[in-house]
Amino acid sequence: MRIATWNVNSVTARLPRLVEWLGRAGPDVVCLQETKVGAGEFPAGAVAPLGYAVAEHGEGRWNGVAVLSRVGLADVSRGMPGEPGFPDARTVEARTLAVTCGPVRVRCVYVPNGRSPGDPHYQYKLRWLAALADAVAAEAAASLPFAVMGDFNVAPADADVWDPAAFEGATHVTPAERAALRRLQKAGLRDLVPRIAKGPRPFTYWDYRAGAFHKGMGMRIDLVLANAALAAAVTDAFVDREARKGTAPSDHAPVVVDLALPS
DNA sequence: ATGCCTTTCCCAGAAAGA
Repeated sequence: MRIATWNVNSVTARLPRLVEWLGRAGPDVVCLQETKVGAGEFPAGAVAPLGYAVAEHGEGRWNGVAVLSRVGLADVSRGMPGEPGFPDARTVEARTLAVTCGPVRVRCVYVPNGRSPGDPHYQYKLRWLAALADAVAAEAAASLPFAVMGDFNVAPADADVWDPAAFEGATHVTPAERAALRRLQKAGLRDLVPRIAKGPRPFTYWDYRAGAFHKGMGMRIDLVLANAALAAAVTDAFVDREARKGTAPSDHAPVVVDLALPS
């Protein structure tokens, strides 16, 4: 079976590209981030003809996550235990949901951006990642194949950005963010690094401006973190760069993982 | 890249993204 994650930067704006990509790539399970539609507003009717059921967690203008599956949807869990909000606990955002799809369980995540290391949003990001580590510990230890996948807004290593010098003083590369990511992985989750397609690293995000995509100025911030049962079944992992080309693309490309599991 | 694009709110420009 084939699973994937893609930050679409508005499912409304990206719907033609999403439908085209579903038809071309044929994933069985897709985690989407930044859907930017409210609860119940996901265009499920546009993906139903392709065989996909939708579990969505949305709030409106910002954020929003969804899981599309054509191999079943069960045990939908929106949000996570102990999830912090921004600016405070009264305003928890739509950033994660977990779903069981046939033989696998996936947790779709859209980690807070952090804005800048001195910003309250950065502390929120670290708190959110800490809560995520606690929330997935039990699922990661299970015998059921499980993955936390989505837009982590953290580049795991310096090699995961096009120019480390350009990120001095910026978020996504700080030691605290990377430590939070490592703590999450300590639950037994392995970073399924996609194979190289072009350039030195399998980047997943490129800024819209200044031709960043064509200049190779990217980052690897969209990750699939898999438990042992899922990692053992991986036959391929790659970035679908075609989805970043052409008319009106998202600024992220999908990460696709193939598994030797019955779908 | 100190947001040079894009999307949302909704019709003007601010907020947010990474």
